[in-house]
Amino acid sequence: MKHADDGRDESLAEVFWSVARRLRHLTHETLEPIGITPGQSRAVAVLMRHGVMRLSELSDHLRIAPRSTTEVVDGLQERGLVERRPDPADRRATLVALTRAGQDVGEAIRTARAAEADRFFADLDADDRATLARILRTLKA
Amino acid sequence: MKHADDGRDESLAEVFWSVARRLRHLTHETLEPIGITPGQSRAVAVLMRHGVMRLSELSDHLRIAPRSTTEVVDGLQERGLVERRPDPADRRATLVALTRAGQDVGEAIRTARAAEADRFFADLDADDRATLARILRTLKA
DNA sequence: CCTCATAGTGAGGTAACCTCAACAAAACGT
DNA sequence: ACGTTTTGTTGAGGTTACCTCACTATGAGG
Repeated sequence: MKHADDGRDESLAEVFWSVARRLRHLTHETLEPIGITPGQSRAVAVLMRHGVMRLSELSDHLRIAPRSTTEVVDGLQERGLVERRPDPADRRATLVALTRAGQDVGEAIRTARAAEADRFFADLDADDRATLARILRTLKA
Repeated sequence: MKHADDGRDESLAEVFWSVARRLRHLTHETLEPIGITPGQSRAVAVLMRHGVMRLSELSDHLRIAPRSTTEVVDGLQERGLVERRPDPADRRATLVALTRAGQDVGEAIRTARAAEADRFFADLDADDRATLARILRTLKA
C-alpha cells in the first residue's frame, strides 16, 4: 500500500537523487561480499590507477579532508590491503601503497563494479549511455 | 595545484558521483541560510505537496525508517515548522502538519531550490535537460 | 637559526541514517 | 468477549563517513 515515491512534477534534482539512492544501494551490495566500504573502494581505485602516493595526494584525489583520508587508509591497512611507508624525500610525509592483496582486491572490485554498472545501466541503449556520460561530464565541470 | 580529479577512463558511475557530490554541496549551501537540513527540507517538500499525514506515511515518502522520521520531525518541530497532533482515527498514530511558519519556509525552499537548479543545470541547453530527465527517469525504475 | 608553512594524526564532533526492544492501541480469530 | 498478533511511534544505542581544531615533526626561506 505504500506510495513510496512522489513522481509527478518532480525536479531534475529530485530524480537525480532517486537514481543516486538506487545506485548507492547497489554499490553497497556489490562491495559487501568483498568486505570493503565504498570509501575504501574509491581509495583502492585511485591507487590502482596512479600507484604509490602520499596520503595528502590521496586526499586530493578523493576530495576529502586529509584527516578523513587517514581513517580510510587505517581501514585498508587493517585489512592488509595497503601499507604505509616513509617518503624518502620528505620525512613528514607517508606514502601509501597497495599490497599484493590490495591489488588483487582492486581487480576484484573492478570486475564487480563493471558487472554492477552493466546491470544498473542495462536499461539504457548505447546512445543513451553515451549521452548521459556527455551530459554528466558537462555538469561535473 | 592539486589534480583533484581523475578524469580519463572513468566510468559512468564515477562521473555520476562527481556530479552528485557537486550537487550535494550546492544544496547544502542553498539550504544553510534557511537554517534547515537537506533531510528536513525533503520532509517539508512532501508535506507541502501532500498535506497532513501520519509519521509512518511520511517515512514511506521519504523512504527512510520510521525511527529516522521521528528524528526529522523532532527537528522540524523544534524549529516550529511542523506540529504533531493525534490521529482521531487511530490513537496509536501521530499526524504531522506544517505550521504557518512551516509553509512559509516551504515556499522559501521551493524558491531557493529552483534558483539552485537553474544555476546547476545552467550549462545544459533545454534539449539536454529534457534528455537527462528522461534518462534518469528510466534509471529510477 | 628563527620563523613560517606543510604532512599526518589524536581528540572530539556532526548528520543522517540504522536496528532492536518497549509500549500502547487496534484488529483478528475463535 | 478475550487472548493473540500486528501496527504506529519512540527510547536507547550503534554506524558511517565525513568534518574542524590543535599538536608534533619536519622542511624551507630570509
